[in-house]
Amino acid sequence: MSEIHSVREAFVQLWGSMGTFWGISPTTARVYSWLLSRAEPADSEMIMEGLELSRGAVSMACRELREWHLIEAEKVPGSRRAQYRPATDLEKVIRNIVQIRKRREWDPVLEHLREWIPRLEAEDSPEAAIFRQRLKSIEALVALADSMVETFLKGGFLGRVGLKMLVNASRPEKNRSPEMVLQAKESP
Amino acid sequence: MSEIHSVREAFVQLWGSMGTFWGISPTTARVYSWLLSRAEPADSEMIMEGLELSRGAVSMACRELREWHLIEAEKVPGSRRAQYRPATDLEKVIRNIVQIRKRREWDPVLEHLREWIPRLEAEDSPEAAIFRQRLKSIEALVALADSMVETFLKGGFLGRVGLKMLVNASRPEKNRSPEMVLQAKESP
DNA sequence: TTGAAATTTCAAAAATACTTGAAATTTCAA
DNA sequence: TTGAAATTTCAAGTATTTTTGAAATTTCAA
Repeated sequence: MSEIHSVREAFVQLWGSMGTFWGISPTTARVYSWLLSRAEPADSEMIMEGLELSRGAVSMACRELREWHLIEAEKVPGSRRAQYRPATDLEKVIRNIVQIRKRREWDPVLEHLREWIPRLEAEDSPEAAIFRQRLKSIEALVALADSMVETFLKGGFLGRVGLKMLVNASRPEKNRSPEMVLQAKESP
Repeated sequence: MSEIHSVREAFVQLWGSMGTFWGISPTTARVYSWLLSRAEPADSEMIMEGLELSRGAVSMACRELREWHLIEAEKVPGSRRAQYRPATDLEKVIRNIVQIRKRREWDPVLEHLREWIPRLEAEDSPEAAIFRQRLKSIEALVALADSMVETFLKGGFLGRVGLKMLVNASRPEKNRSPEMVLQAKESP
């Protein structure tokens, strides 16, 4: 088997198993990585064959990927098949995922914490006092993380802080220059 | 039901449902949050009763929590029951989780990427070139994230960068001072 | 318009992850 | 040492999540 096929296979498999980390189902993650591994966009028929998935599974995966803005569906004139093109600006990809997960998972946590703390103020047992103090610690930390994520989402944290940090703090290979890092970023 | 009990119940339930986010099973997360909600450490009997779990489930959960350094088992002289005390320094807790997950989940990704890229260099099709370039983008981004996480793990990123950021960039409540945020951090 | 192609839906099946509980092992007070 | 208490283990059971596939719906070239 040619290198490209075996690397693709390994890449798809790895990405699939990391789906949990991103809060994305394995199949959905595999579809995205498979698209990323190809030069041209693909239609659902090709995805089905390439990954041995059912028609419905591909439809579900593509819908989820569109919701996350990780792919876009393109209409080709003269045909009625949609072509799916993966987003390749990875910083944007990460920003999309972080934004959606923050809204879905973290914003409610902060709301809960802010509701619970005053309720524990009513009770004056030592038990309640300690619990309340711990909830306050959590609230402070979550609020802090929240504002950091917000900053990241608004202003391109990776772009502004990250490169400098990378250059100054860690050089995985001796002769790697900042240019080499930039060069690796695919233009959209 | 008194406020402390209903808040505890809600807190335990919320934490349990967020276990996935941290890569921790629901029951394990519930045990930790239950311990956090109490002033005193508890033994496994008490955890069983408090959360209606089986003996085995509590044992598994406590083992996992100890591996993550989220609780420590204390031996009480004159008894042979272990008392489990939750770690309350939340920044340390987060650092533990991040460190373990990085090592388990992300370090292998970086290794794979660095193995795959040269293999695609052998092939000179346009397809392979594009795929290789995308893998390089990913590698650059993962390496960057990696070094940022490393910085966070080494030097107390939250402490050094976070507070400034919080104060300057976001004030959830008008009359909240930096002191109030600091005050909320429980001393160990 | 028409109708075949394409896509979506969703109940049921499969796969995965979690929890249990009884038995095996370990611990330590007596 | 002894043995009852405490803990751990792990195969089996339960619950949850993910995937399928056939039917319903939508789309659009002709």
